[in-house]
Amino acid sequence: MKTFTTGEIAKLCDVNLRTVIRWIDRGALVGFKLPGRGNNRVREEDFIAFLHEHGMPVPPELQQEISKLVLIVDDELPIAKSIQRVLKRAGYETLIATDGFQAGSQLLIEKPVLMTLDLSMPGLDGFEVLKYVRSHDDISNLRILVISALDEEQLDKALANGADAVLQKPFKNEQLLNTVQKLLQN
Amino acid sequence: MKTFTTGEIAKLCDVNLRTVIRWIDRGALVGFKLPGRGNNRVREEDFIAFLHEHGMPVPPELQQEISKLVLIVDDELPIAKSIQRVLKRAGYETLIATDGFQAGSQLLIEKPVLMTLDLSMPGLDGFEVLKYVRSHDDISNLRILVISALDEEQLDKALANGADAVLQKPFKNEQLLNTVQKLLQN
DNA sequence: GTCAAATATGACATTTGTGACACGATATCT
DNA sequence: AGATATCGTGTCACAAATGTCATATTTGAC
Repeated sequence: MKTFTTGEIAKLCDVNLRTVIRWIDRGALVGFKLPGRGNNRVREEDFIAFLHEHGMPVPPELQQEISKLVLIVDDELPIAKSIQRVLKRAGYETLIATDGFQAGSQLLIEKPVLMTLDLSMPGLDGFEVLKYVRSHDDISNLRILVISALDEEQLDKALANGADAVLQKPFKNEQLLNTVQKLLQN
Repeated sequence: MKTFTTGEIAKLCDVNLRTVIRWIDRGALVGFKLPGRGNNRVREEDFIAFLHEHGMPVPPELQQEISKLVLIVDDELPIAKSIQRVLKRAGYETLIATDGFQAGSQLLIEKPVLMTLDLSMPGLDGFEVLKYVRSHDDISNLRILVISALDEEQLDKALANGADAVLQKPFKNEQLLNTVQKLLQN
């Protein structure tokens, strides 16, 4: 759990240390005290919340770095690997999940920015995954690229259920890369 | 009885090791010394009491699970519901996952204390789930009760792979409840 | 046993909390 | 408008707490 001292916050906010202490005493900034003389510590999340609440600029070193991690969900490992190759070559970090359990857990642990999702996996209803992701706030900003050999009707249904893009198998590497890049350029 | 070294506490409090030793010397934090050179150890309860006493945040990994949440993983909804009925009647909170994705995500979001796991689910290798849970520190204290209609050999393999208990189908409600209670009584 | 990693210790450097006071901005009153 | 209070912030000095570093010793893993 990362914490900040008053001095660090003072520097980050370009303000006097004395002032930071007053913020904490006044309750504007949430912190806690060490046992000794009562030196203050502020948890990172509380500090960031404070910055946002007051419309203050967030120092770049505190912005959580935007990962380029892509989670590839496909039960056919060869296909997953081929997707991985294309994306890796383009500079993306990648991760493969070959079953639903892996997909679900990796999604929450690794927090990828994009997931490629095979619609027809054994024991896993892709539409349920879409619904699930879209209804959970903490991951709902995940981009989802549905990849499937199913007909257009199913792909349209995927789009209607929250997929950000679809790609029909078979596809060219170039198509894949283009789609991914388009999805990630906000 | 779990104890902490000064280094561990230093990390948990985001403070210097030297400072932790001073807290102990000063008596602010209750600890005891090993015979050798007097290396310090702090009992978990003393540490938590210390944190509370000084209004310091308690790291999430130390908050004792007060929840009695049980995650029921089974693709056959009727079976899952029947398990749910038994456990609910006994006062447990319950949650059902009918596919691997749900299981994986619920596991990390809801942090149940116990999971009942059907070994033979389509598209999900139960042994992989066991391995996965046991190799991830943040959830490795999860109790896993494997429920399956497979033969004893498979059940033994499950135990060897990290299951805390197994139950062969069909089973009586009483057996289920006994096993769950035994797993959760410490 | 052997060896790497963690820990205690002292001396010293740095940071922090506190009180008192000054300064500027804003609001309030006459 | 002008005078005056009020509030937030900056400055300074000092004492106390915390951090740093090097080194010897202990733990713990293999």
